[in-house]
Amino acid sequence: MPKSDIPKAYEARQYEDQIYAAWEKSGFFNPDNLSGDPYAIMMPPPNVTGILHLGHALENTLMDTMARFQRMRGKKVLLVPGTDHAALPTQAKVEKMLMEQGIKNPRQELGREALVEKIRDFAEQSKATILSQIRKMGTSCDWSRLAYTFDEKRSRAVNELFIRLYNDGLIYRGYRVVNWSVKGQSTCSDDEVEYIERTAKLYTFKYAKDFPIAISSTRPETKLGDTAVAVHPTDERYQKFVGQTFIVDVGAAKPLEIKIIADEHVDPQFGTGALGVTPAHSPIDFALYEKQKAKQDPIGLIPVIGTDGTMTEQAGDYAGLSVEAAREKFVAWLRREGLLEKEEEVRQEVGTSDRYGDVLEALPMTQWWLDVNKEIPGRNKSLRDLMREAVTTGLDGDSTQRVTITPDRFTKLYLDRIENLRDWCLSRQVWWGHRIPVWYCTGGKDGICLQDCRHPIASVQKPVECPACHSDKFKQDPDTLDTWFSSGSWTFSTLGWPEPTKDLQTFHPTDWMQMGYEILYLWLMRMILMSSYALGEIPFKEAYIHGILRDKDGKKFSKSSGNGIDPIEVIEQYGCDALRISLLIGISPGNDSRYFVEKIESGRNFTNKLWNIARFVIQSTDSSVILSASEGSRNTLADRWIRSRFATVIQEITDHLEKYEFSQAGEKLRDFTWNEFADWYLEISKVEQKNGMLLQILRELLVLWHPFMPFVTEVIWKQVGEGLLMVQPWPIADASLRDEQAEQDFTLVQQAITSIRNIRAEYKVEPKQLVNIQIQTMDDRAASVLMENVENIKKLSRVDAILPSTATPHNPSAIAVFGSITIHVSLPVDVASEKTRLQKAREEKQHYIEMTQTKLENDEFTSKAPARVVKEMKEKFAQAKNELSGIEHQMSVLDNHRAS
RNA sequence: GGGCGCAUAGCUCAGUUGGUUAGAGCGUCACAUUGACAUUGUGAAGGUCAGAGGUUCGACUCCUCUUGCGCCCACCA
Repeated sequence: MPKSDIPKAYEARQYEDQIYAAWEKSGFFNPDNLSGDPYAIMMPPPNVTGILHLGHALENTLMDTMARFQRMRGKKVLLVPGTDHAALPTQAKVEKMLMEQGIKNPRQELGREALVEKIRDFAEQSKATILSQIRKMGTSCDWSRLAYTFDEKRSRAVNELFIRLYNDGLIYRGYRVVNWSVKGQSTCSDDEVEYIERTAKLYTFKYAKDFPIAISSTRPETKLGDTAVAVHPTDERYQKFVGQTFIVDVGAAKPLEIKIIADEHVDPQFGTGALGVTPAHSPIDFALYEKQKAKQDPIGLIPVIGTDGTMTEQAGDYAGLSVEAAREKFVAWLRREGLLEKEEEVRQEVGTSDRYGDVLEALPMTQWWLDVNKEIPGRNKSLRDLMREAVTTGLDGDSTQRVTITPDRFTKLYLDRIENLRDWCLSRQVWWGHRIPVWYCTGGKDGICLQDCRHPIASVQKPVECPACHSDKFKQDPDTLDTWFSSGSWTFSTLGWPEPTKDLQTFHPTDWMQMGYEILYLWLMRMILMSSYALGEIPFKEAYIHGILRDKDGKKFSKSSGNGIDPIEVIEQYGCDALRISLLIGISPGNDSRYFVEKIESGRNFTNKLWNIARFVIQSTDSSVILSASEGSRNTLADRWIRSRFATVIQEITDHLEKYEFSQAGEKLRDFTWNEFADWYLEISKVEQKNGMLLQILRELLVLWHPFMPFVTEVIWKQVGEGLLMVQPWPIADASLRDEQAEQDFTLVQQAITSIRNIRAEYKVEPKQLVNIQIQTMDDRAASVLMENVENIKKLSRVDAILPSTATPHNPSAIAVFGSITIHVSLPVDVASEKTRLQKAREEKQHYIEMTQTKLENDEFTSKAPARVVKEMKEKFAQAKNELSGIEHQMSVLDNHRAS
């Protein structure tokens, strides 16, 4: 593009797709084409339940920024893209859609195969959308390694992992109370329960007139399945009943046998101090049931609610009723019988299904579980132990196998959770997902093994024969796996595990993982668990936890609030770079951030600023000079200053990025680019006629900006560099360019210019009108610095002439005082208002001087504070005194003038 | 019931081991529009750092308490 043809405004839309295509074509997204130390980031696979939202845009930006930074630093960077089949969530989503289309019960009406087919179609469609969105976001990921949690390779890993865990005895089938979604007809794990607060009625009643103890419940209908009443062992009111069994008839199929038991966990202060125990429909009560069993003092277990949410046959008079109807009927009966003692409103937390939304029922069922407490054969520790070690000592005490979590407070949350970790319910009754690789022998009558072996065989393929009865008839477990089971293996399944691949050897443990805190328990813990178990390695060295992106009012983005924003639309309108920079600036690790258009506009404006900086540099630079740029023809103060500042900035940006301080890195870089390079150095270059230096800084600036704003920088690079910017080396801060003196001197020049502009503005001097100034100072160095920069000062503050400092101004002038310097601006000043202005300035100075003086006179301060601090304070004190005397001197001049 | 986070300019947020006359972006006000950029430039106004104590020579920063908002966890049925 000829220089003169560079458009005035950067139109992102015109370049982004072609730039992305060029990157892809270059092959540099694939680490096989790079050299250096390996650096791997596995992109959290988005669920194929829909399209990406702004939160994903934030994640992509974080990862891509880090990937590009590391690639430019010479790392062999692997960024793996992928998607998650999201078993239950996706099925829930598709079922909902089908129901909206009029298919009342998709599972019944379509059957397993056809429904799975529908879900697959939907999943493929959203997968395609998601992948194109990831491209639009500029993500420099390796498409040749694209993965899907439900593809062949990942299925292989899932099965292998399951079978290993099963054969190690860590996965087992167990009967216990689970969370059951009636709507979803499936279990879910404790981590997928969402608690909501609501009001409920708490009923206090007795089972029968002659029953000695009253109990309370918000779910009286479940009491049809009660088998015990628990009281505190020391509760004098009830001690005498402990051990007795009462027979009561509450309308259940059979009269209930209620045993009075003692348990420490019962709170004597709450309600009546007695707890009606319903082992089948409360996890707590089920625990009591197990405990009693262990104590050889068993109590019964009567399921009165079925999987369809209605009362079972065991509920007798209530069989077939919904729980709500049963409750009503039961309460009416209590009332009629005069058994109801109290009825009160209470606030309570109920668990709901995070995907189906219905209130979960507690039902006793046989499900597959992962045992986190059992010792792993041959390893002398449990999965829980591994999970703990991974974030504390490192696995087996190996500190190189330790996960660092940023910010650190999440480490504590993680550890607290580990201490309370319970077995993980793995099986789901939905059809979309990895089928549990377990087979049951059906050789005998009624599909039961002839020998009644009850030992299912874990295998991907149908087993050849049953070891017990030698039958070859099997059926596979109908259930599927919790979707997090496959996501848990993501960091190594993506690298080819269980094959001993080169990728696995090269890139695992991966280097960096980012995720929102909302999936800390669901995902981070499972990845650590799986990886530690399967590979004996942590999944990643560093985990960066980010907050949730909210809307401008701080509300979560959600479909129900209707506040969703399509990142692709934002990109179309403002450009990907604008979106990226606005998402990064203003965030801090672990904390939520807000999104609003003004931020995007500000990002877009900056993109355009960078574009115009480049436009100016390109237009004002002879391209032939580019290559010999480094030899400075002249080395003015401005040159030394900008190089010194730039050396500092390069170091700061690098440090910030290494510490994942994206926001601070971006802000500092923007400040330098805009407020120092553009506002000062570029302006001075118009006076001093720069060329090489401008280009040199611009080129390095583009490198620094590239991880944040990959597109615009790459477009500009075409004009000023060779090859692709994305693989240019990251600049190394040259400490020898640091020049404290130049920075101090340049500050004087800036102050001179700024204070003249300030006076011009206050006195409303027309911008076109030039003024004369006079500079007075006793400091020879300052004087010579300013004189060296006379032309810059004249041009940037629109000064016509600088008068000799010895001359006495004939007329009162407006003055600016800084350090040892007083600048007089010749203006027809109004003596009174100038005096007011000076008085205000004087007061401020006096106040500061007083404050400083107090400190300096305090022996404790001078003796205890570090010498550096004291020295700085003294310098500032001296300077303030200087400035004050300048102001006072001028005030007296004004007084004299008025007098004369 | 336990735990965590947040509270700094009108708005959104920085502030890195305690030492600045507390910063930025947006917004506001004034002025500027033929040469990089109005998606701009120049200048200005705007904060007793939620409140109260404490530690310290020195606190936005550390400790305690209080208030308000948000989040997570928990077997008060």
